[in-house]
Parts: sequence; C-alpha cells; structure tokens
Amino acid sequence: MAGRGCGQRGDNGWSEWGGYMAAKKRKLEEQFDKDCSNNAKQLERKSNIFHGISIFVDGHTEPPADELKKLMMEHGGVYHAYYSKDKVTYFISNNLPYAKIRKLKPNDKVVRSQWITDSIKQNKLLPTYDYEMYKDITKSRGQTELNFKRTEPMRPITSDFNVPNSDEEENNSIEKSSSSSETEDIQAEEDDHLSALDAKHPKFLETFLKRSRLHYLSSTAVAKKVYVQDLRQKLEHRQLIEKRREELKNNIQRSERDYLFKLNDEKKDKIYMHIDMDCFFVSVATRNQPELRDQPIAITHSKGKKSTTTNEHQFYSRSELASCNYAARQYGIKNGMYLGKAQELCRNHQAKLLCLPYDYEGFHEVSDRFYDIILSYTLDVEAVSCDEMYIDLTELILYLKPLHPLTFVSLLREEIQLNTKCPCSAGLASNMLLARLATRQAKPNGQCYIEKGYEQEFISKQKIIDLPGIGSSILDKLQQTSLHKSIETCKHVQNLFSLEKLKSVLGTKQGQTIYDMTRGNDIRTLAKDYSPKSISIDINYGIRFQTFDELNLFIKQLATELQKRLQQAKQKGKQLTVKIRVRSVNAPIVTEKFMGCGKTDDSSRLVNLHSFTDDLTIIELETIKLLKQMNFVVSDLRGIGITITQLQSTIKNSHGKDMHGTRTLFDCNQFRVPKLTITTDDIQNIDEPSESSVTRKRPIQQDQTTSVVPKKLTRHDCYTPGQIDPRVMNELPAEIRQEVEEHLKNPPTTLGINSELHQINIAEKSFTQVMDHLDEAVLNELPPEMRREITIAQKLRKIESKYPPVGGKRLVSAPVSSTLINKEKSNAFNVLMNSPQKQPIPKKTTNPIKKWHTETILNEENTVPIPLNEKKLNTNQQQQQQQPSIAGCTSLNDVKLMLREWIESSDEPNQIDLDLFQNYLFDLLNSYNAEMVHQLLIYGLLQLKTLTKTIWTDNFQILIDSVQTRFRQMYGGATMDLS
DNA sequence: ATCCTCCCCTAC
DNA sequence: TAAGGTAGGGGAGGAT
Repeated sequence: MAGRGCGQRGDNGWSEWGGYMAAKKRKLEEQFDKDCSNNAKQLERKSNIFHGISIFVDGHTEPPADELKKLMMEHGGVYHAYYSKDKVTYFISNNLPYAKIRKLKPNDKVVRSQWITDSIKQNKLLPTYDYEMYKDITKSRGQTELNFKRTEPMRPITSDFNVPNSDEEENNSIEKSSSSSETEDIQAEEDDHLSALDAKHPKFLETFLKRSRLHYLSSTAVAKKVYVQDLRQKLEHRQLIEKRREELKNNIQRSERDYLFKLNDEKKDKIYMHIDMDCFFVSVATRNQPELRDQPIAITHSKGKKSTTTNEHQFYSRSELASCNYAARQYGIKNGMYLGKAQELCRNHQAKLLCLPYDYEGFHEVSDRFYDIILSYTLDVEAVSCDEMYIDLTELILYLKPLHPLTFVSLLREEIQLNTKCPCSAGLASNMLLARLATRQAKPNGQCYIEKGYEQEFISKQKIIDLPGIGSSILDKLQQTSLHKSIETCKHVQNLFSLEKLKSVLGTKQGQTIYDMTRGNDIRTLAKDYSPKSISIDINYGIRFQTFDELNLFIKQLATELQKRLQQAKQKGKQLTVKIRVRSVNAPIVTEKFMGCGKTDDSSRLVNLHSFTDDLTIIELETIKLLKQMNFVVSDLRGIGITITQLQSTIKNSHGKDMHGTRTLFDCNQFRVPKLTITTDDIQNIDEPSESSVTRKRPIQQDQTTSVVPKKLTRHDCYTPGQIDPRVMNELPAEIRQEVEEHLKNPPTTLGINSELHQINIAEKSFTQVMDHLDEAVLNELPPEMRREITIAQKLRKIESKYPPVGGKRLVSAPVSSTLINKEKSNAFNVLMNSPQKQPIPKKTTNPIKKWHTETILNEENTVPIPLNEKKLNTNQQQQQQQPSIAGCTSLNDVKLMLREWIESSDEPNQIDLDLFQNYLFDLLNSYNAEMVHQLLIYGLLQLKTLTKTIWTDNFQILIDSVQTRFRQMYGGATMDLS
C-alpha cells in the first residue's frame, strides 16, 4: 500500500506554512493537506463552470492536487479527498497505474488535469474526450478484472529473520487456510492507496471495525452471551442435550479413578469449570498447520519486515500482537505488545517470529464449534468471550455419576480438539475463581482440578496479579502501602493486610473482594440472565479532524452504527454519554503509533434523555450538543465514544405481545388517549413512560417488564418546552404545583371555550405527541392511506406547535384535527396506539428534514399541501423561545449549505420537504428574522438560476409566494424585494 | 446518608 | 505504517 498523497503535493499554495512544512514529516503534511479544503471554503468564487462536477485527484499531477482543489472550489466544483464510488465523477490523473483502474466504475472517466486548467482558461466546461486517458476503460475492465481478481495470496511473513525458501509448499497450505474472501478484499484494498486512513474517510469506520481485534472481542463476547441465553429458551435443545448425555454415558469406559470420585451432593458441593481456548487467534490461524506451532507465532496486521539482510535500520513496527503462542511467550512476548518489541525479543534469542494475518472467518467458525460442543452437554454456561466460558458442572457430574469430572473434561476437550483442530484448557474447582485460576495452571492444552482440601495451598501461591480483576494499577496501590516488602502472592496479602486495611486502600467493595479472593473464597454463581446495561461505540484510532464539520460527519456515522447496535439488541436507552480523548498538552502531534491516540486527557459528559430512544438523530444531536459543551481543539481530538445506558428492552414483555400481537409495551395505560376525563397525571405519563413508584432503587434493569423508575431531575435533564416532568411536579411545593396543574387544565389561552373542548385539546395533544414520535419504520408498515392520514396529522401537529397565536387572536380548531382525534375507530389511530416501539421522543429531534437524502416513506407520500388557513390550530403549546432550526442547522451559512445540497441532490423537491422548509421560514419570520428569510430566498433563487430544474423553480416560486403572503400579514402589506 | 456524574480500572 | 473496542464494576467527590 503506497503512502497516500506522497507524490501529490508540490509547494503550491503552501508558502504560508513555509519552514514549518519543511521541518515536519510527511505524515504531518497529510493533515494539513486535509485542511486545504477548509481554506478553500473561503476562496472567492470565480465561476460556476464545474458545477455538478466532482473530482478525485490521484498521483502526481500538474498543477498538483492542492492547486486543483482550489481551482475546483473557485469554479463551483467539488473536490473529494478520497475516492468514492458513489460520488466522484472524474478521476484526475496524469499517470494512473492499471491497478487502480479496476477500482473505477464503468462510467468513471480518468481525465488529465489539463482538462481543468483548459476549461478555466476558456471559461467553459470543455468536453473531456480529448483529455481522457483510458477511453476504453469499460471495455478493458473485463480483461483487467481477470488479471487482477486473483489477488496475491496471503502468506506468512517472517519478520527479521526470514524463513528460507518462503515460497515453498509450506506456505501454500497456509494460504489455503487464510485466503478467505475477506482477506482477499482487504488485500485488494491494500494494493492501492485509496484505503481508509483516518476517520475523515467515509469508509473508515467500516474498515476499522472490520479489522479491529478488540472490536471483534467485545462484539463476539456479547453475541455469545445472547446466543447462550437464547438457546436456553429452546425446548428442542434440551432434547439434544439429553440425547448427547445418553450417548456419552453409554460410550465411556470407566477407569478406577472414576469410582474413587465422590461428589458430596448432600452438602450441596458445587463444581465449576472454566474453559478457554489456548492462544485462540494463533491456534485458529494454524489449525491446518499444527506443525508450525513449535516456532514463535503471532497474529498481526503488519506483515513484519520482509527484507532481512541486516539488522540495522529495522523498522520498528507498532502493530500490536493480537495473540501469540506459547513458543513466543517463552521469550517474554505478550499479547498486545508492539510487533517491533516482539521482534526484538525474538532476535535476542536468535529466533524468528512468524507473523500470520487475522482469520476472522476462522475465529468465528472455531468459536461457534467450541460453544456448540459444550452447549450440547449443558446449558449451565456463562459465556465470557468467544473462546472462554464458565460452566456449572454440578448437575452434569451428578448425572454422569460415578464418572470423575476430569474424565468427562478430557473427553470434552478431545472432542473440541478433534472438531476445531485447536487446543483448549480447563480448570475445575468448587467455585468460579478457583476454576479460573486452575485453567491458568493447566495451560497450555491441559486441565486441572483443585480438589477439596487443596484449595488453601493452591490459592496461597497464586500471584495477586493473576487474580481476575486485579491489574497493574491495583497491584501498585497494594505495593505502595508497604514499600519495604514485596507483595506478590495471595499469601502475602493474607499476611500483610487486614480487611480494614484493604478497604481503606482500595475502597470497600474492592477491599472486600480482594480479601475474599486471596483466601480462595468466591460466592458468585453463573450469570444466567443476560441483559445489556449499556451499548456503546468508541473509536480511539485514526481520529484526525481539522474542522467541526468533519467531526460532525463522523459523529453521524457513529450514531448510525450505535443505532444499529441498539436496534439489533432490541434496546432503547435513556441516558447518553459522550467520551472524548484529547491530545495531552505535551504529547506530540504526530503519534508514535501510526494514527494512534498517543497520550490523551480524557473526559466525558452525560445527558439524561427525555425518553427511551434508539433514534439516530437524537443520538447525533445530543452527542454534538455535549461535545460543544466540552472544551477542546478539534485537531487535538484523538478519540471519541458514545454510550447509551439506562436501557430498556423493546421486545415483548410477559404481559404484552409483540408487533403482531395485540398488546405491546406501548399498549399501556399511559399511552391511551383518554376519552373524556383527563387528569394531569395522564398528561405526564405521555412524557414519562415510567411507573409511578419513586421508591424502587436503581439499577433499573432487573425487570424489563416494568419501566424505569424516575430519576431525580438534574441540570442535564432535557425536556422540551411545554412538557413538565412528573418528577418536577412531584417536587414542587403544593401551592405552586396546584397552580401549574390548574394552568394545564385551564390554560389562559382557552378562556371562553367550554370545558369539553379542553378535554379534546388535551386528548389531541396526547395523540399528536404520540404521532410525533412515530418513526418511519412503523409508518412504513402501515397501509398507504393510513400513512397519509398520519403524515398529514404530523404536519398539522408540527405547524400547530410552531404557530403561537399572533396578535392575541385565537383561531378555532380546524375540523380536520378534531375529526381525526375523535375518530377513535380510526384505523390509523388504533394501529398507532398498538405500535410496540413508540416512546415519546423529544419533539426537537423529530425533524423529518433529516431524511432529505435518505428518503424514506416521505417521498412516496402523495400528500396534498395544506392551505395555510387550515394549518392554524388551537394550541396550548408554549411559545418556543429557541432559535428556529432546520435539520439541526441554525446559522445562515449552515442552512444555505443545506439548501444548496437539497437543490443539487434532486430534480424535484418533495412536498414534505418543501413544507418543512416553508415552516422553517415562517419560524424565522415569527422570530423577526426576516433578514435571514430574505437571504435564504435570494440564495435559493440564485442556485436555481444556474440549473435547469423547472419543477424546482416552480415549486420554489410557490414557496416564495406563501412566504410573501405571510410577510405581508406581519408587516402591514410590505413585500420582500427578491430581485 | 444517598445519589449522581465523571472518571478509572479490568477483561476479553 | 495500522486498524488502541467495549461492557461492567466501582471509587472520589460534589449535590441534595
């Protein structure tokens, strides 16, 4: 993989950086390279000849890429820093290797840079024909494809000291095991320099996650927990277990040992097993070449270094070892170590480290087999990770009586070995802690049973650092308390620390835990009921942004991924935490590890969401909001994470049925629209899908059939205007509370309207609030007619909420609205109320404009625009004090950008979008920002002038007319001058 | 005294 | 080059 941008830059446009540039390394230059696009934004627009044209520059060009970038910006075109199959229309290059051509779409044109400069000279867009480099690109593709499809097979790369004759059969067999389609893809990406380097690249997140070992570990751990959990519900599986146990019982030949073993089941003796694959990644990668296992092996992304002529100027690789085998460990090599370091250790022993690539497909396969074998004997399993679990063997051993546990375990391990070609180790003991430590003792490829009577002896000699949950930090704390004595084993702790001492050094819980652990005590039982407590995404690699815009774009991707995870887990959360890592003041800008985060200062911030959510936009907006509260320089950002906590399952509970049933989570009293009498409680419940009890203790997760207990309101709580949190209500002094309730029942604005109408108003509010919170997934499943009804109602609602009475004059409820509300038989209504997923969502985040480019149901809608006079509805809504916004944009510039993107991206606007935009302009007028309205309309007209989009122009004119009408109403007949 | 937020630590 | 993710437990210290 060639270094991106290596040959792209001349000195052009960079004189301002002068000596700075000269002083820094190429990697640093790349960052400023990205920055160029920002500078370009401030460039003067000279023409629009490249309108609708976007380019990607590859390789060395004249003028260089930076200059081309600038030129494109000045003349209305778009420059992409990365090649994207979806976006780039012209590939600019003066010398493009064939290897890259195959990456292009058939219609992509490879054009010489001169096309750009000539076009500018003549001030018009010239035909590309004379500048195209590979005119027959489409034709030659078939051929190219054939030539390039077979990618260079992955081979084991020996670092430092190369394996002699590395091209021989030995390697071919390895190729076989590792040249999955995935590795082929990766290889394909690597052989040109278009791959995703940092988080600015649109594909970065995807490629990163695909390759990240840590992501693999955490995601598979969760997957296995879920898998075991699900299997427990399956009746068929219990039958399988019975069958398998039967077979086992019949097939074993008992030895003397078996008859000697007695499990004292009267004393309720327990027997736990911990089982773990040995150096999982390496074992899998070599499962077809076990003979390799004698030499030191590691799994790395880096291929190590091929050339081994001398030891001088060896490149020190910062690629981390995902896993290394025991042969490597004997030299002090450890998982997570930099490859460079590991190579050094090997070199010290005149050994060579064999670096093998990741084989994620194989990991999955082996992991699945490993689990399925064990699960075919028992479901008393707690999944720890893809290659590790705890098993409560008590019941199984009683069943297999008088079989010795270790006899069973050897049979089991044998089966695993045969089936996966990978070794594993197991530990047995009377509790989970000892079982786990026994495994460590057993490794590699062994088993160990700490029998009664040997437990104290065993635990005494265990190292503190080997206890689960004890890391270097805690060890340090312990050692610092008695500098003169070495504290290494459990025995040391037993002798030197009283319970009180431990608690004072480490805190109550940790102190107690360590006190117990060092004595071999552990009262835990298998965690059988898995439900996640948080779902999150963290990226601390490749984070390099120059502008907030770039960051925002990445956050959108993060939010999208997080939403996906929430939905897959069928969870919604009520709390969102953003965590950032910012380069420490003294840390170098260019990190030691390529694209790493270096030394950082970390901080986090959380917000309590208004309701349980898995909504992309809410996540995105709340994240950005929190980020804006945190002080940091964007270019110093090195890591970012979003965590959703306070989870609630969205699937059916014990009382309800799912979507296709009749009752759902949503189908609770609090979501029913009351018929006649309404209390303030009912209104509160719309906003707060919680049980009323204030006494239950957090955490809330135990019972998913009940909702969350209200938490105290804090400064972070966010409520939309017009909504009152019940907790606030409860805490108000009685007097004020009464007043507020009174106000809710009889808002001043409804004076003179009879009481029945109040109730309708409130009912209407409830219903429309519910409607606001529907998401497109639910809407999509409705029949078109219903959908339309709802969409119209949503629009009404939207408009209603945005139009406080003008000039003190109240308008009467429009008929549309009340019929809709009163029509309890209405299909749409019923379906809505039975919808499973819907929870109230803060209104501010339901802006459908977000869907401009991800068109969902809205563009299918055949919605008739609603005449202005029908839109004015009676409302109790409080006046919104916030600055009007659309799709999260408030500043003139942002809205302009969005407007431009909107116009450019479609041949004709869809009605909903137009309405939303119109509403937004009205909002601006209402907040006396006619100037902005004026500017936006002018800008829109200007954009349309350069295009020939008739439908657009017509629609935009209609919009302008409406705005003018509104403007006249407000400003005594004056008209905006848009000429 | 108890809760909450913002960390830190650990594990795979 | 390189792919330093995530879930969960728990402590410090401020807020209530």
